[in-house]
Amino acid sequence: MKLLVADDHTLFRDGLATLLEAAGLQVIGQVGLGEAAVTAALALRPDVILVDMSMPDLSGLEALRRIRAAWPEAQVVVLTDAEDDTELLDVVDAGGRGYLSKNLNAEEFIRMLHGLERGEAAMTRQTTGRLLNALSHTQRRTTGHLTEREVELLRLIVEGCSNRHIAQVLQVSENTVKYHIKNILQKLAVQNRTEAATHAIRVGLVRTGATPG
Amino acid sequence: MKLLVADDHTLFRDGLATLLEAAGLQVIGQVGLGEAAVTAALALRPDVILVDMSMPDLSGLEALRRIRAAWPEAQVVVLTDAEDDTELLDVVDAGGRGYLSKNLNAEEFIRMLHGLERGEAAMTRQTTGRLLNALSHTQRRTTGHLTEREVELLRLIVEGCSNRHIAQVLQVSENTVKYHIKNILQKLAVQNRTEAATHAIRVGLVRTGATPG
DNA sequence: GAAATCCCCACCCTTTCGGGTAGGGGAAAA
DNA sequence: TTTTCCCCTACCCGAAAGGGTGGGGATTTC
Repeated sequence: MKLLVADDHTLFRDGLATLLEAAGLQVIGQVGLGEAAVTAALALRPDVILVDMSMPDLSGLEALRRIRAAWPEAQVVVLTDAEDDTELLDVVDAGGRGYLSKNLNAEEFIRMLHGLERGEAAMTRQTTGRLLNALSHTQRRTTGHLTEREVELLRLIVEGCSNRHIAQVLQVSENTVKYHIKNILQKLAVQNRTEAATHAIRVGLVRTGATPG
Repeated sequence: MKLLVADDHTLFRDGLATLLEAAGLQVIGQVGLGEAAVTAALALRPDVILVDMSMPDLSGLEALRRIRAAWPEAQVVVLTDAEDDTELLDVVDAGGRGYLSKNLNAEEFIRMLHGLERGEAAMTRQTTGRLLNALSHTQRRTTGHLTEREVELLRLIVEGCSNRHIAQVLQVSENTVKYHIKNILQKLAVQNRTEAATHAIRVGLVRTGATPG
């Protein structure tokens, strides 16, 4: 099993590599930056890529996304200092094969990695539990599940329209507007319309519009 | 003095050209579209470029912008059917040297154009008055005038933070947050925080952050 | 010293949002 | 034919936002 290790802390990286080699796993590359991780992953095509969540240039999450964008079969496991449900969801959404705390003990860690060969997720049962939880009631942030009508509303929200104005534009009651917005906020798992708007722009749910003046 | 005339109405254009020639001004080019105006301006390098505000493909304003982007010293005068304060501000922001109504009488018009050679603005005193007015209380929409603190607030607004949360983060009272936001909305000439947020992203006032999944 | 500018805070008020509950109606899928 | 999903609506409520006035304090500039 050939591994690539990406972590900005040299000491941790070396230690991890030594540990992996001792366990009979082959570390074919080590990098300290996110960009380098992407490059190395695509060049070396390791069986498993271990990326640290926090790297100076690119988050592990972003590295994961870029690697999978160019190589969808890549098996990427994200390592994190402190587990975070939002991060976890992001990693899962991005197609990560695992999300492991750095506090994990060595044997369990190695066992997780071997499990990957059998299609298992590199994730503790505790983490999985939290994932299920998060999945169940912050149902899918990404995009998708918005209906056409909701996207239509979202565009107007991005424009900074008030509920009343939206109601006029769409020729419905203000109550209906509120109804839709409630659903939008829930689906996008955001707190308010402003967050919905910026989220929509960030993920490209709406085009940023031509207001370059 | 060499002039370029850009207007989509042939009759008006011809009439204007005749009038200018009769006054001893040299019309070295006539075009009927905004794109053509830009091209001709850059090719012919006239002393003054007269552009109609409303043209089918490109507004006179947009033509002005493109011409000055490629040739910053260009002297562009915008002709308009009905004067509009917002338009006026836009023209001034874009570096226009004048903003004239088509209702102006010929002598005054010619006098304005000659004034350009002495560095005068091609604008009636009435229009100038309205400009001062507009400048004073819709102070600069573009971006700039936000203070550091305000930009800091704006970033948090973009993140979707509530006033209370912003107050906590910045260690100030919620009243202070409102105070700043009020100023931000005024300076950006937007109606609410959501519009401020999307505007900020559009004009690059804040980085969109790394959540491009 | 006076004038600007910026940051901070308070009180008050109205409007807007967000969210909950509780429906009706239509269209498509099971 | 139920069920499901989407869209629409109403009413109510508390919280948040927006905006106005008024003021204090600090710094810089003229």
